[in-house]
Amino acid sequence: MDEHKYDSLKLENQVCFPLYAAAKEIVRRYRPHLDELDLTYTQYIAMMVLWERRQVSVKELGEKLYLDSGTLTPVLKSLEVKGYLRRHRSSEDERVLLIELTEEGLALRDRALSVPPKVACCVKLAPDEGLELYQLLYKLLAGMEESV
Amino acid sequence: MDEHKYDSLKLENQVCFPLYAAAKEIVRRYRPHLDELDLTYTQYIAMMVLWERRQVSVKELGEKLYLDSGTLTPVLKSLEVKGYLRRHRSSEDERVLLIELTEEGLALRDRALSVPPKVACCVKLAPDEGLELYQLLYKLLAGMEESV
DNA sequence: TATAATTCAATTGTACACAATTTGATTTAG
DNA sequence: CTAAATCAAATTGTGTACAATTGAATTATA
Repeated sequence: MDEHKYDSLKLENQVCFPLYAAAKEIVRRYRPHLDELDLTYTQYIAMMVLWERRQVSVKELGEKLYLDSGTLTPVLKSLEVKGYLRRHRSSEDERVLLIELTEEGLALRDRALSVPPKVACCVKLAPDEGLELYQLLYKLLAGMEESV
Repeated sequence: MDEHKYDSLKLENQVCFPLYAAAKEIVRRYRPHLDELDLTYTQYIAMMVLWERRQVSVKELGEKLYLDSGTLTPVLKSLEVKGYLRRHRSSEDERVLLIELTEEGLALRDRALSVPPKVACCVKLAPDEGLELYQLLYKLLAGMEESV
């Protein structure tokens, strides 16, 4: 009858699959470089937020990183053990846990500067392609936000 | 001195981060629909390969899905328990584990037909943007392949 | 042809990722 | 002013992901 009936279920016709695969592969490229800083990728992006904000609540951090407390709690505890941040309840609202960058955490920023160029060189896209990809990904994210 | 020194460490200047976030968010959009089929996303993409191939080795499956045996072994055992596939050693080479689609696994394909349209409608990209994203992602993947 | 090197899948250990639930604090309603 | 609702983080349980190791099978090589 119709040999195209199942085309929508072919791996090669999915947008989600290359997204899923590319995300995993690029995170894997980070790993050896982050290992030198004793950071995982999740810890690294959490530190990125702190390097820009100095202090954030778990809730704000979760919104920025698209992660919930179930993921963040152990990640942040681990970063606290390494000495890169402090966790303390807000005095204004005891429900809120504030995450604060330490001096060691700030110092780590300089060492982390070597990471982006090392990963960038295995991303074999032209500058305009990289920008286009960046914009499409944020458009995709924004489009999913609105549909709750 | 130079307030742009750390720009490369800003979350908003990463390509990897929206990739990582968008992949997680879109997989999350699959979840409620896949729940109805009692499949996880990883199980779903494994089934996709079987629906096209009927039989594959764990190695071939891993190459297609960018997953290793440490991930696939439990996923495939779970799909075997559900009755969607059979696992047996190749008689030609006992090291190779062949994965074979069952009748139940094939029947699942019809029920899975409802999934792609449900996810597609939360991807708010124009057709040409979706295609552009698709092509850029595969280009990114191909570029990472060659640098081992 | 005996053994060394390689290959494939499974296992182990660590670290997410997230839904669902719990705990404790705060806000809102009646 | 208290009971109910809401909120934030932690906890629990399940399922990936992946590096490293193991063990069995195959291939290459001296």
